Amino acid sequence: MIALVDCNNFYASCERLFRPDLKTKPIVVLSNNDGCVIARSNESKALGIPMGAPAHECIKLIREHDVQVFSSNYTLYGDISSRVMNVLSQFAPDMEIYSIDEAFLCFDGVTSSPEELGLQIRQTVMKWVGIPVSIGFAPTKTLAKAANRIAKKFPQLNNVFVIENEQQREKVLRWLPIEDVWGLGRQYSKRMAQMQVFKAWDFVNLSDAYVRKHFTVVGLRIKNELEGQRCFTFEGLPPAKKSIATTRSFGTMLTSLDDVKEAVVNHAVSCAAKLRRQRSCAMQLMVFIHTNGFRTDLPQYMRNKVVDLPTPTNNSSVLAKYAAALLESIFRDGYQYKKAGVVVLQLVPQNQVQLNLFDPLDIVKGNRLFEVVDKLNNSYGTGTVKLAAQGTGRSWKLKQERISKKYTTDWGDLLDIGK
DNA sequence: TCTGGGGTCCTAGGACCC
DNA sequence: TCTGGGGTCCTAGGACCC
Repeated sequence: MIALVDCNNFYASCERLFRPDLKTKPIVVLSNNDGCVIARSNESKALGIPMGAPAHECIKLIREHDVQVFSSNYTLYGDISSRVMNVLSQFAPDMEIYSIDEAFLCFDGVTSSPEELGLQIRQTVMKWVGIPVSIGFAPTKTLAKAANRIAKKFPQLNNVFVIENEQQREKVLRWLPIEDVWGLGRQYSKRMAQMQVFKAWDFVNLSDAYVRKHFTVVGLRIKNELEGQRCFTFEGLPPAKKSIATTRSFGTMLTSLDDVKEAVVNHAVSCAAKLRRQRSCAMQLMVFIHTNGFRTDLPQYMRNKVVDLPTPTNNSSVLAKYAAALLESIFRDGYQYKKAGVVVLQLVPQNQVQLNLFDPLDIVKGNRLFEVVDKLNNSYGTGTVKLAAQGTGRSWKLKQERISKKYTTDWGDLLDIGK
């Protein structure tokens, strides 16, 4: 058996954790720059606020129903997530953290009743962390996803649902809309509809060859998983990332090279820190910039460029230097830029880097320097120690007008229960 | 006025080689 | 009227996920 544990309305639940006064109030959490709705409490869903909707389109509903609005606070969500995962890890011999709010647990060979196990997990996470979760049990990941959806959907199930036998599997597939199958998105669902495939059950009744032809091996694997045959393996340890990116929209549109460069240098420094955290070095670096695609009234420009690095590196100054140079080569005056990003590619483990004899930088010295930088920034907050070129962020910083406190990761923001 | 960010995998097609 | 064939590697683009 595989279980998929998924936190209910995770970001909204995190915001509620330290604001018990909001327990039954509608909550929404916005994306970076306070742009789109990316999480909703059940009350907000009931009001009809759509997922992904631009915030400015929801202003009326928000005002009318006194919806509580939060900027996203990833420091808080990341910390709550690791607490949830920590509790989950105590229940199963093997766990795969799938996303910030989801984990697969492997119960192969475990004989306890899944229903009881599920309820116990749910109660423990609620008691120890305070986050509500839903749990679906099934023989494959894709079916566990489906079971999880049912656990969430029908309140009488207490957020736990198990697919154990053929009859249950058939019943679930006959109910499950095709667009809700894990791995089948909008485009595929549209094509399915043209083929008169509306439920997961219709899909599994197509022939393997037909599915392979129209939906590639990706579709075929999903079909086999729905039939109870495992195609997606269980990843106990997360595989090292193959690329790492830091990309942001600016709070306001930027026109000067200096302002954009400051942002790009900061993104490069952030990529370098992420590389060091995973103990990798990058062999390539890419920078991209673009104007605001929604503003069709303004001239548009988008460009990206990749550079091969002479020696694989995770050194902040080196990556910042290359990023700045790439930016200069693609930047054009006369446009209003909305977004910039840095991506590091072709990652290799740090301890396998072949030193290039002709590289002038003293690599060992650089490594020690940034070990210290990471330690300081981890203890005292990102940005405590910076390169001069990182600047002040005055021009390009995110808009975050409704950010909550770092309740669990900053001494200054600890909840005061003394009064 | 306002529209997120960070990833993975697969395929088709072109370049290149023998 | 004719213009090989097969293999590998790389990249861009499209699909998906949360």
